[in-house]
Amino acid sequence: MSLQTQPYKGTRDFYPQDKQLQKYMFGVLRKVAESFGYLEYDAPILESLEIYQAKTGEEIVNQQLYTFQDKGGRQVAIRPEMTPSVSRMVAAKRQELAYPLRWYSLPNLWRYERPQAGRLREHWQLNVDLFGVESLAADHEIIQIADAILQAFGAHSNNYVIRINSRQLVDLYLKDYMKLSDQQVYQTTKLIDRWHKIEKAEFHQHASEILNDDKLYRELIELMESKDLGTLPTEIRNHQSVKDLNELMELLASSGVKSAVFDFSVIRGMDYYNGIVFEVFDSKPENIRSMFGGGRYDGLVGLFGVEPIATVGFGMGDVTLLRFLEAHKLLPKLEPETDVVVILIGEVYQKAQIVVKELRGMAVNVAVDTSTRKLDSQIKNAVKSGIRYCLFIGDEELESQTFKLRDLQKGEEKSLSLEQIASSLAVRHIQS
RNA sequence: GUGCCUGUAGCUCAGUUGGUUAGAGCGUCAGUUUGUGGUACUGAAAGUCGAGGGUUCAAGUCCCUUCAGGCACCCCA
Repeated sequence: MSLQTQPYKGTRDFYPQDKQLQKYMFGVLRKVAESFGYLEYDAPILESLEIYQAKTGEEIVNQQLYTFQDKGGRQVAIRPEMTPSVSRMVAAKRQELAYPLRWYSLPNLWRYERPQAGRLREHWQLNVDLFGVESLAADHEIIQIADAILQAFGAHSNNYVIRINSRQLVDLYLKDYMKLSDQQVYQTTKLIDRWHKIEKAEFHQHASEILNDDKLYRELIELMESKDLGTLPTEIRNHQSVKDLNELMELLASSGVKSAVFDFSVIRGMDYYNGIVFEVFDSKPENIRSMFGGGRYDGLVGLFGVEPIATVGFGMGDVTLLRFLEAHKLLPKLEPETDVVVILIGEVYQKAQIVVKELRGMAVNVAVDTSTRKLDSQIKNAVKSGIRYCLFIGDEELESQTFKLRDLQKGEEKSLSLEQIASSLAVRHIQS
């Protein structure tokens, strides 16, 4: 039996082309995060199992977490998300860090489940978190960053929708206003979460069964359809969470975030969210699933035995982002990092080294074709690899110190000195 | 974890109601007199038909099991 060449289930190999694309994407993410003053951090891919048990539901820990016991008998988990790790790091230095604390990271994360469109077992996720700001300025800034990222990739505001809700409002509405039982709250929450995934008739049917009250049922439907805070019942319209949402929407509008809407269907699964929550959706109807999201989770740092810290953040996965960029044709054509392939003519391998080394010294990325195959084969190979230029080096060139630089895209060939070659290729680096 | 669909050359796929030695296009490699590519022509390599078992004189084709992939559910970090 021979070994499989496939990568492990639900994972991807990054061939140079894929890796280059990832580098491009991460580059944009880093640039935007840093433009808001965020600093990059990282943490180990392994964490003790208990930091996930402390904060999440049973199912996630039992079924969707990679866990094992190490040789010292410790229960270990491969991180499924970054939030507990960063909370741990902040808690560890709670007293000495300067707030507001703006941090981001690009961790690879693992979850054990059956892969499907846009969801794999390993993915990479931009995490952006703002610690120590209780006011709405934090929620506003985080959503601004999410918006700025999509804009930085060239997306238009109508390519995506940022749906915003408040956990406090959901609680208020279901418990205080509707006066539902715990069981009803749970069922209704799950149903609301599925609003965009199921047919209206199905939603209506389930809602009327759970609520068993015609007035409440119709009000809920109206609230979800309206996407307007003004449709909230007058009894709760002056509650703080509603004021917050109104103010947030106004802040976003005045800072040029055009894609944001209030949407009562946004819940998010994790229990640790305690304030504003948001999710970003592709406006293309064939990509119905949430792309990414986040919100406020003020209680998480406090789980590590220190005074809690107000926190707002979000996570954006590379798989869903890539799907979005592909669907909207927002991926640029990337040229190989290698600038030029040297094609040797005759027995000049050794003599050419001086020239090649000099070019590299002038910041040109040079690969030498060592195959000694016929010239046309070498040229074909260079074309296939996507490299823009090839440089011919033979006895004549070494004698005259002028070399033929061939532009493989245009088919033009020029005889140039090394300095001329280096400066014409340096232009490419500046442009890119 | 549950359900549906799919596995034939590196890739995309043909392959009749089971019937000789499993095909095509693209790609790869080589050549068309070795200092110049994308075209053309010639030739070559390349498949345990996902794997294992069964039915049959005979299985790529039918049955069972299993593995892998895709999609949906569950869940969503």
